[in-house]
Parts: sequence; C-alpha cells; structure tokens
Amino acid sequence: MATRRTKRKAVTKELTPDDIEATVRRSSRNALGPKRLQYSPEDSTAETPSKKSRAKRHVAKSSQNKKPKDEADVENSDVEHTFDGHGGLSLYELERLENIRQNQAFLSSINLVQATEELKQLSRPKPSQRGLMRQAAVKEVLPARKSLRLQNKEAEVLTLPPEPRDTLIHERSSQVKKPHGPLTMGPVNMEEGNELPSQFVKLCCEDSAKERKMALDLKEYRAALKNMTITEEKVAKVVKDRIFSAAFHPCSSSLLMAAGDKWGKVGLWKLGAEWGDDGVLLFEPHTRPVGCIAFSSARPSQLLSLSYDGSLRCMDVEKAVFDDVYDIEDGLKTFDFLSHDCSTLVVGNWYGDVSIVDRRTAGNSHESLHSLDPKTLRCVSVHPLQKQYFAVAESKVVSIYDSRCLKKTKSQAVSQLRGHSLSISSAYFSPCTGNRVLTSCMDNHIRIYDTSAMTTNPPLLTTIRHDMHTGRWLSKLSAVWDPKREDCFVVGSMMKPRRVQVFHESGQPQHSFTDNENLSTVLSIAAFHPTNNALLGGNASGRLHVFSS
DNA sequence: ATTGTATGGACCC
DNA sequence: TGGGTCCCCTACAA
Repeated sequence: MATRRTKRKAVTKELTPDDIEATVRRSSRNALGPKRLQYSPEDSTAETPSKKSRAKRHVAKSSQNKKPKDEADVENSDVEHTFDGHGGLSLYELERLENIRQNQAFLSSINLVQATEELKQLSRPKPSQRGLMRQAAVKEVLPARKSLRLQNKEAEVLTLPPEPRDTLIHERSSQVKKPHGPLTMGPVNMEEGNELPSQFVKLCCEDSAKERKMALDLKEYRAALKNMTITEEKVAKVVKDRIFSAAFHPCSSSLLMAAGDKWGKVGLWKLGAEWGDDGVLLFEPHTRPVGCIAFSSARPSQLLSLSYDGSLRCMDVEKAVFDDVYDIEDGLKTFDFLSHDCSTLVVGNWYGDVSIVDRRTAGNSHESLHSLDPKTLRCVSVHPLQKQYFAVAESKVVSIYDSRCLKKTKSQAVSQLRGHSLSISSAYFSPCTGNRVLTSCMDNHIRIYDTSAMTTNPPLLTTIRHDMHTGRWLSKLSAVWDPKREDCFVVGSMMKPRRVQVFHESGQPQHSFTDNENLSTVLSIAAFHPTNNALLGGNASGRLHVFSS
C-alpha cells in the first residue's frame, strides 16, 4: 500500500500538465481541449475549509481505489516511452496518451494537486524535538509472576479496589490545587535544588526601551512583516500540553516568551539560550488550564498567571517565588491590568463575576459586581488611556463598564457592542488610543467597533469572515492587536497550509505567515512582541513558533 | 433538558 | 514506520 502511494505521487509529479498538453497536441486528438487540463489551485475561503478538504480527500481516495490498474499502466509505459526516443507514435501509443490525458484531466478536475498538498501536510516530518524532552514511558518493573496453583497455594479471595471518583484530576495532576504561596520557583525540568540560571534572572529583570517609535506606514509595515521568518531553531516544545495562553517578555535585546498549558504548567523560553532544555525552563504554579498570562510592564521580572483552578499568581524571578495574588474556589477565566503600574487588576471568572484586585493589599479584598448569565464571561480588556473603562465579552454582547461605578449586581454598562449572533470569545481595546474594540465571535466573524465616542451603542466599523471552528481539541482563536500600532491585528487560522494572518482594521489582509518546514499546525494562540518585529504562535502540543527578522 | 458531534495533533505500539 | 487511540469539562444544533 505504501509503495503504491509513492508510485502514484511519482506519476503526478513526472507528468506535468505541459508535458501532457504537448503530447496531446502532437497526437492531434484534442477531444476535450487543453483548457480542461489546467490545474485549479483553489484558494479556499474561510467557509468550512475543513469539511471541503475532507470531502476532497475522500474523493481522491476512492478514485485511487478505482483506478490502480490504469495508473500502474501509465507508469510502466511512461518509463518505456522515455527510453524509446522515436517521434512517430503507433496507434496504441496514441491511445495510451489519450488515456493518460483523460486520467490527468479527471485527476485535476478533482483537485488532486491540492489533495496531494494536503497529504504532504499529513505526512509531515516529525514535530520539533527542540525544547522539552519527550518523557520516556515509565515502565513498571514487575516481579516475575508465578500462579498460586503452580506454587501449590490456596487461591486468594480477591476484591476490587474502589473506583476513583474523579479519575481525570487524579490521574493527570498530583493535587486538585497547589497550596497557598509563596511557592518556590523550582523548574521541574531541571535537577532538584538547582538555582535559576543567573543569565535568565538578569534577562527577566531587563526593561524594554520605553521610547515610542513612530508607527510605520502600512506599506513599510507589510514589508517588515514579510521580513519576519521562522527557522528550525524558532520552534520549541515549551510546555507539555496544549497552550492556553502565551506572552512575550517586554525586553527587546532577546526574545523571551512564556506559555501556559492545560495542566497548570508555565514554560519560559529564551530563543537560543543554553539553559534548561534548549532554553526552556518549566514551572508548575497551577494544576488546571492557565487561561491568561502577562508580564508586568512596570516590573518585568514579574509574570502573572491565572488558572481555571481558581488561583492567580505572580512569578517573581528576582525573589524566585510564585506569590499569591488572588484566589477563589475555581473558575478564574481572565484578567487585565487596570493601572499603569500593574498593581491593580480586573479579574473575571466563568460564573460571570468581575473583581477589582489590588495587589498591594493582602487577601481577597475585591468587589463582586456581576450576576450575568452563568458561564458567559470570556474576556476582559481595560481601556489603554481611560483606565476606568473596561470591556467584558459576555455571551452575545460586549459591555463596557466604568470601574468607578460598579455595583454588587446589575451594574450599568457605559456602552454595549451589539451584533454578535453567537458567543464571543474575545474583545480587546486597541492598544494606543482605545478608539477601537476588536472582537472574535463563534459566528465566524471578527468585528471592529468604533469606541472613540463611547456612546450607548458604538458603531460597527468592519466585519471579517474567519473560520473560528477549532473544535474541542484546540484552543479557541482570538484576534489580537499588534501592540506596536493602533490599526492591525493577528489571528490564527484553520486554513491549509497552516498560517497566521495579519489584518488591517479596514479588513484588508496585510500578511500571511506560512512555512512549509516549520509551520504545520494550527497556531491558536498568537501574539506580537510589544516593541520588536516578532510574532509568537502556540499550538495544541505545547510548541511555540516564532517569526522574527 | 439531554444528547450528539465537530475538530487537530502527536504519541505510542 | 504508520495508523490507531487518546485527548476531553466546549459550543452549538438537534
């Protein structure tokens, strides 16, 4: 079976449409016309590409099953023909060529080219081995067994052990929740007792250059994006499981990234570093998905991470601990910094409550404000200038609240962004002025609203179709602004070949990041660097990908 | 209210 | 080396 497949590939490769067309012209039997021979490389739109491609693959398969004999003939006689060298063609040969041509036409008509492209993707080279090592399967060494009968002993009366209550949690994580902090910052992928590498600590404390560069005009921006590439060194396994959140450290001298995964792990990776596993240090501050992480722009040595397990912690590299920031029973979903100094936060849980957390005061001194529909809060985003405003992605509407006017329940929204027909997965204020809000919605649309006037119902500026159906196994896609400018954003994509797309707020596509060798998975979590020309993308197996210039 | 299903990736045998 | 299997706590449609 395998050999047959490779043979078939060889056939389609060797017979280019030009070859066939040429021979057919020579044989002057142009029954179907050369136009039919043209390949139609389809630029599949966002609309259900997966369904389409699956159907296509199926068609390709069944046709392959139907025609193995013909194709074998084609291949054999083709070799023969190569060594023939005569221009005059016998009737048999003409017939054969016509067969080849018809087969080729049929195959092109079912988009074999695209199908083989997809097959290439399916039989892609193995994923990057950089970063965290695959764990060798722990094989339990059992004592040699000998039956009681052979030992001439009486049979035991066996009772089954009780079934564990929640197998999922018990199997996959040692505890339901980590104890209260501060927890020492011991990398789990290093020998126990080892100190953090000093170069790593130094880098984490490095601040970004604060002077704001002039934003490039769009043409220059596109050129800069085009210049950003990925290589083998720029892919690494940073956490063990699927990435739920990721962020760049603000320093610009090197690329340092953090990623949080499904089982509470946080991986830190410096591109090209010597420490840990290819520059990766792995920590375990939580036990459930790390829904949101962000470095403090005021104190770059601090990384805040939030988990569904109900804990919000602050990794302080200088102190080498994880401090508690906020804690509830479970169900923390997302947060954003409220003040410029990053000392206060807006924290949202999946029951629909929003809390204002002040890190300078001890304990959970928070206000609970909302009784929304349960389990509908997906995202919070603070206005970059008017810090009292924050946007909350509720089920089918984004509400903007004023943190100074919050009540325990039924707080009045300042503005509401309407028009979403399914649940909204994210909503973000534009990074420089806050004059725009960018939303991603399960109704397969990315929307941009004009919030400059902050009226009751800010106008919808742009709607972009984008396939958001990632299914159960992938993190949801979110459109995220480039923090370097006011008007462009990045979003992962389900399209094949795999890609990450950048759009202007007008809906104009600016660039698609692709790479045959180093990008072959969906990068659900994408983010631009705050100052550098660099982009990160996280996939479902804990691998980070970097495009940079 | 309950049930079914879509969906990607890689690990492991 | 390739295909079977697992992952799973989600959103939506029926």
